[in-house]
Amino acid sequence: MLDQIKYYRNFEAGQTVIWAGDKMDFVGSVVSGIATLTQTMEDGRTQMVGLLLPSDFVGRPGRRTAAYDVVATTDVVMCCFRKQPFEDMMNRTPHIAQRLLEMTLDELDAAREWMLVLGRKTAREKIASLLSIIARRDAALNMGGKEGPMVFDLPLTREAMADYLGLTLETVSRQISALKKDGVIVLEGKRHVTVPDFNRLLDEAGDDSDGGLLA
Amino acid sequence: MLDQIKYYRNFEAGQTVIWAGDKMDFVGSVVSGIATLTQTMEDGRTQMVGLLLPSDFVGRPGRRTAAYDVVATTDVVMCCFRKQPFEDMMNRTPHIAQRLLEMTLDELDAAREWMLVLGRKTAREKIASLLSIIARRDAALNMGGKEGPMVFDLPLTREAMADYLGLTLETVSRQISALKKDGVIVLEGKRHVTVPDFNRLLDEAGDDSDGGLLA
DNA sequence: CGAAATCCTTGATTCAGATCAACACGCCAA
DNA sequence: TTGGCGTGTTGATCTGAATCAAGGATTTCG
Repeated sequence: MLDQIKYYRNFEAGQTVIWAGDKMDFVGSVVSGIATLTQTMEDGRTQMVGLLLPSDFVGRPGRRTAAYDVVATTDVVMCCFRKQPFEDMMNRTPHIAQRLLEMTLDELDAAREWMLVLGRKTAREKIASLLSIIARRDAALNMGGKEGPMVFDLPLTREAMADYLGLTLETVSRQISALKKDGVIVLEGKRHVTVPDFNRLLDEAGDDSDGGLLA
Repeated sequence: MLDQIKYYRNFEAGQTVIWAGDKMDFVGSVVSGIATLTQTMEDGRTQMVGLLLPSDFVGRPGRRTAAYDVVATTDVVMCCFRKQPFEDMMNRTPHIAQRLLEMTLDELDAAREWMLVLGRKTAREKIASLLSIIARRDAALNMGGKEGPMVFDLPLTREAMADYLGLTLETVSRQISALKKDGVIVLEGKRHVTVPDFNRLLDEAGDDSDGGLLA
C-alpha cells in the first residue's frame, strides 16, 4: 500500500536535508548512505543527537516542523512519503502505527544509552562506544555474524565524531591514535578500521561485555 | 475502558519500582510524586536518563523486561495496568497506540534535548537547564502561566541532580551557590527555590530565550 | 603545475570540573 | 545527650580534555 505513494530523493554528501524549524511535509527512511541529526546552540556549539543509517526512519507523524537539522554525511538516497497520505494510511492501518511505535521506542532506548555515554564516559570510552555501535550496525547490515575480525569504514569525519561524542576533534584524533597504538583497533588510512577483538573493544567502551543493547 | 483494568500501587521515597533487566508485567503512569530512570555501569557510575513527573508513562508495550532502574525519589502513586490486557486493548483500539506514539515522540525529543545538555553545556548551564525544566513543569502542573516569580521545591537531592547532569554533587552544590550569589535564583533552605526572572534563567541555560521545546 | 581547501595529527599550555578532605546542619534512635 | 547518618557546603589540589598552534596528507580546481 505504501508503495503507491512513495517516491525517492537523492542528496549529495554535505547537503542539508532539512533545517531545524522548517516545515516538513514528508516522512521517509534512509535507503542508502548516512545522515545525521544535529542540534546547534546560538554560539555554534553543536551536538549530534542521532545517526541515521539505512533503514532508519525520519520525520514525525503529527509534527509540522523538523526539530533538528538533518544533514547527509555521505551521498544519501531516501524513500519518502508525503505526510498527509502517510498519516491517512496510518489512521486506516493500525499495524503501521504500532510498527512506528516499536521503532520510536528503539530510538528512545538508543538516545538514553547515548546519554550515559555523554554524561559519564571518558573520552577513550566514548570513542570505543562509537566504534562498537558502528561495527555492530555494519555487521548486522552486511552479513550474518561471521566470526573473525570486523572490518568497516568510518562514515564520519573526526569533527562529526566529536559532535556526536561531546568532544573536540583534537581529542577524537588523539584517542583514536591511542586505541590504535594499544592494538584495540588497526587503522589503514584515516577511515578504514579493523577490530581484531570485538570484546576487547566493548571492554574499552566500559560496556558489559556480554552484550548490552546499544542498538 | 482502561478504567476497568487499572489498579494503583504505592511506593515510598527511595524505594526501587523496578530493577533494570527484571521482567516487567505491567505498564503505568505516575499519579503523584517523582521517580527517576537511571542506568548504572559496573563500576558504579550512574546516569539518570529520565525524570518521571506526574502524568508520565512507564513501561514498554512489546518489551518483556525493564531497560532501566526506576526509583521513587519521593513517595509515589502509580496507576498501573497489567501488560497483557493493556496490549490487547491497544490492538483493539488504534487510538491508544497513536496516543502512545505521541507520548513516546515527546520523550524522544526530551531525551535528545538532554543530549545537548550533557554533551555541550557547562556546569552552570546544566544547572540552569535543569532548573528551567523543573520550573516549567511545575508551573504547567500547578496553574496557568501566572506572571511573576516562579516558586518551587527541588524534588531531587544534589546527588540525584548530579546524576542527571553528568556532574559530581560538589559541582552541583557550587554552581547552585554561584547562581544564588548572582541573583539568578533565591534559595530558602536547601530545596526551596524562587526564580525572580525566568528569562534570565533561560539565558543562563544557554537556551534560545524565546522559548525552545524543553518539554 | 601550484594554490587552496579539507581533513587529520601532534605538541604545548590552560582551565573547568573532578577528586580529596573537612565540616555544618537537622533528624532520629539509643 | 550523644552519637550516627543523610544531606549539603566549601576549600585545596589535581587532571582530563579544551584550547591554541603548527604542520602533514589528499583532493580539487584554476
